[in-house]
Amino acid sequence: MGGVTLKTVAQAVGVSPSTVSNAYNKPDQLSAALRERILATAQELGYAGPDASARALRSGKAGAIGVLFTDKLAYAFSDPYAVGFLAGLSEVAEEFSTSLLLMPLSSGDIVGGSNAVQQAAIDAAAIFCVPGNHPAVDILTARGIPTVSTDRGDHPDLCWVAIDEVEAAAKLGQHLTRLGHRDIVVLVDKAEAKDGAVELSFDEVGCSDCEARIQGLEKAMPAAQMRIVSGGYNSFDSGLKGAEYVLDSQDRPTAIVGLSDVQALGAMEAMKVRGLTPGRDLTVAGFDDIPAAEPAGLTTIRQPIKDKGRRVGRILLDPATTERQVLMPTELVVRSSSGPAPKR
Amino acid sequence: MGGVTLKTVAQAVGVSPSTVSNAYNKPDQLSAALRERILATAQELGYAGPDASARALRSGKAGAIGVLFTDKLAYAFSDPYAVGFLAGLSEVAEEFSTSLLLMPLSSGDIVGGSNAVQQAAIDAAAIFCVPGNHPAVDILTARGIPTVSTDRGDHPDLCWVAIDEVEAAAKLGQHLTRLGHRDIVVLVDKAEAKDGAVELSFDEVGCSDCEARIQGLEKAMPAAQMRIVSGGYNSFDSGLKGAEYVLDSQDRPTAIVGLSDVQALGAMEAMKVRGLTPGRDLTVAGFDDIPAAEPAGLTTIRQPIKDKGRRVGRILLDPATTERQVLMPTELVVRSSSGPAPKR
DNA sequence: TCGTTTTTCTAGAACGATCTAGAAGATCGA
DNA sequence: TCGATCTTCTAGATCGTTCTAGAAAAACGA
Repeated sequence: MGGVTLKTVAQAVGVSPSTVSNAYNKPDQLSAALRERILATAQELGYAGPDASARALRSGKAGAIGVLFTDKLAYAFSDPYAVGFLAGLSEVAEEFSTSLLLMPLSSGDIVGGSNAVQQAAIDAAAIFCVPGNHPAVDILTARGIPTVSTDRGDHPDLCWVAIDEVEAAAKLGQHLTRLGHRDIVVLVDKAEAKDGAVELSFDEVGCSDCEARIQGLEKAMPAAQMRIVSGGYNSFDSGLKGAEYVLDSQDRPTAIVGLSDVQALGAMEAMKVRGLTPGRDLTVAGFDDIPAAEPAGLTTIRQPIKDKGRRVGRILLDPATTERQVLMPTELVVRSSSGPAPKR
Repeated sequence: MGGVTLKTVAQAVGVSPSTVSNAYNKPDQLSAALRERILATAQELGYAGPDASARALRSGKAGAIGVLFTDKLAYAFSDPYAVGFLAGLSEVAEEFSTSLLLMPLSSGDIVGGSNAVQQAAIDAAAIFCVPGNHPAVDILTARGIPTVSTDRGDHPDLCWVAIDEVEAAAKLGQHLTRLGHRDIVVLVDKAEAKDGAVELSFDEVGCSDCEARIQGLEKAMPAAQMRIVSGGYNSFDSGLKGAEYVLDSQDRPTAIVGLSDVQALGAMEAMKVRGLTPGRDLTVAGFDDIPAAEPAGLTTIRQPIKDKGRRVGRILLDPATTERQVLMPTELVVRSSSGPAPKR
């Protein structure tokens, strides 16, 4: 019962393997009666339908699209923003009954067989918050797999669904400038910071999105002094740790900007513990406008993340979609966590 | 440049295909110098490494585990509980640099080639909140794919990581009984309820988990009158809709139990809109203890969801793990949303 | 009735790798 | 120096399908 294949079934029924294959894939290529008989015999023999790998090999269609989902898969799930993207993407995938293959960016050997991106049987791939110069992306392009990224690439052939990061950050920067802030700290995510937090130079940031946002802030706050701090991978905890470091240091800024809402919420928590009120004692702002931002009163830049996922899915799966590069709108959402900078 | 295969590279270097294969998969089977030369030529020719499908077919290893993730993928991502499971699972998957294949349960034709579960190239599968009698599960077992479910199956051979649903629900039931509640409504998720809400009989519930929980409640509240209401697929909105239906009906219960926290939170929202205070005017309770439950003051049954995901991952991927059936602990967490039943 | 189209089915070659068994050459101990 | 062992590489079968072309039979039109 282990080795029941198309051939076995074909022999049992007394037809050719091609016909059995057609019974599954092209019902109109054979008489209904025969198809019925084949399916019945298959069931009897315990044949579970054409083998997935063999089919994928021969037909060239895997029936799945890959997702490169942030540095660390496990962390990605802790950010509702990332999950929102996946929700939108899965909506379209579901529509086309296509599976979603989440691939870990194993830092393991790139060339060896153990690499998940290498092993992945996929027809196309979505790249979420992974820089275009990441080795995993290289593998995908080398394999000739079509990709759609959430980062704008410079190359005109690249497909992406993104926001204007610089412009978005500038909106927030203008808001902060208007409130009189001239001394701010930007919370970024970074793999290295293990415990405690690290202060980074702009060149150490690494992630192009983050860089663009910082540039946008700088553009809109030319007179401000800006420090960059990281508490680790993007998460509530890293935001908390980064903010702790900042709040307990000698010179506190007047505003903390988390480059994601989860980090900003972590920063708010750090303030709460220290008896500080966001928007009065210190301004906090984030990016994304995740559901938890509203009840927390977090000022943030809203971006339509679920739609982003949907659009990426459409480009990847819907033949009717012809657009290759989509810019999504952003919006500054002002809530209670931002207020005027205290006079010195 | 389209058709560069192992063979092409082999010919270019002047070695056999087997050797090129070994260069990628078994580096110790050939001299370092030759391997270097092969890899270099491969790069030159634009060969991106062994084809995933072909490798999967021949070796019998797909390098991915499937995930059957709730009825509707897109809805699953809106429930932090489900996402928490995925986070735990992905943690282990990452460790073994194995991909996660999320398969939509297309209601489409089961036997045809368009079925995602049929097409899936996977070595094993996790089944999250999908009943054991679902056709998709049948396909997996027919294909001979090892599975681990989050539902306890009756059969002794089945693998699962679950909680004692009956006992868990009974804990909540006891709490409600002690508070004097004798008239409750249970909010369940159900595909059918499109708009508005539906009242169901026990037999119409369909999901074994839900059934077990209702039984647990009934066991601990023998004197209570219990109605079952659904507002659609599991979500905040369906909880909201279900609660609206209940609150606007003639005979309000004294307590509403959501079989998930998201539904319970939806119910709290419905109360808020109507100026009702949870725990005073009406008791609300949930299941899961998602992060949002605490700030909302929701009484609930906590279960270690991330750990559940990790355990499932271990059973699927870690050869060192021998356990097949794991029962996880649950805990009643009492918060402000539950209070004594008002005297009549 | 006879050629033409349509339906239904088949033979045999791919698809692109990995596996098994074994050959050729290098290394080694005595 | 010779058999034994190790290293390095290869030939050829095989994984389980689907594809391309085309044959045989049935249906059709005039």
